[in-house]
Amino acid sequence: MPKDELDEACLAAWRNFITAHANLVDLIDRELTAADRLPLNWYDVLIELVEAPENRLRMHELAQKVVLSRSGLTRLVDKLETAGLLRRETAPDDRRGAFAVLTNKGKDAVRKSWPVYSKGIAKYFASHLTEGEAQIIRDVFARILATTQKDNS
Amino acid sequence: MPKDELDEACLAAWRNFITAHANLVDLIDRELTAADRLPLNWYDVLIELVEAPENRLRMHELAQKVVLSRSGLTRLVDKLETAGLLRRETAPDDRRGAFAVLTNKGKDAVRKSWPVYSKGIAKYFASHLTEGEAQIIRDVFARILATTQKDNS
DNA sequence: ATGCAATAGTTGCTTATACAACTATAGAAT
DNA sequence: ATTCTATAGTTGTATAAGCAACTATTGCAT
Repeated sequence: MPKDELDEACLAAWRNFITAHANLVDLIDRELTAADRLPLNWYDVLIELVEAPENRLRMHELAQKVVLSRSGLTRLVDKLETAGLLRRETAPDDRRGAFAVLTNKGKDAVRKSWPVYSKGIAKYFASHLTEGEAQIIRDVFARILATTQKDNS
Repeated sequence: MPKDELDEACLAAWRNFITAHANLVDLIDRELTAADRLPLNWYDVLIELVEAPENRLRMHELAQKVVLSRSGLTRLVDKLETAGLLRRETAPDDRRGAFAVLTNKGKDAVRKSWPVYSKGIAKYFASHLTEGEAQIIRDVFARILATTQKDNS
């Protein structure tokens, strides 16, 4: 049963969360661009492939993971494929389907982008957190994700 | 001196934060649209005016508050003005400048949207927080904002 | 006073992303 | 087996937002 009244702390938490997010993403994406590295949304796609078994995911799984519409992902994957960072492979067991598969070039681009990215996260985000606060934020947003994630059962 | 290494908790916190944000905004914006209320970005602009002295802000202040480029804000304010939710007024003491001023219709639209919006925040966000966690999130993101906000001194 | 650099806001253009419609395939119901 | 519905991915089209360039004004420096 969701409570329906918001107290001061929750509302302020929400508003700071939203605004901080916008600032953080903007700032870090600029640093990546300035350093001639992958834009944040490209990185997000590729890191999912890095972590996926065999470095491959079906298009719809990938779309869900990076919170993009199917059409949005199609276009983004088009660009990544043109850039040689991944390739599409048809699914052997489902002739509708396609896999996005990480290439070595893609792996390399992720590796090169990570130092810039991690520095940004550290400087603008992590440096403001104690160990305990980091755990709380991790856990809170994990709970939220469990609720808001499109069901995958 | 920002530390440069990210521990597991910080990185997981970051990633959950980013993904949860995308899901939350998407979900709540849909509920607002479904209920025939203000889209989230319209609401964000208007709520700043609600809270501003005399319900008015200069365009560049407003742009900064809602984390939008100046041109982005110009376009958004165009739409809000066309919809009658705010009006532009020229600044008497700076002939380059313009104020965005909330109208009664705008005030009303905010009032009507708030129940839907707050219900969304409560259901998808606040219900997952204890009182203490809400305070921590509020404070952490306030610290981050203080760093990342474009300087306004 | 004059000129120069900075600021405010808008506009042209490009890019990112969503929705709806479409094709192809899969899987379930009979 | 046939048909019906759901799913996978792509494409046409519309909207949102950023950057760079532009105009108008301000205010500082000399």
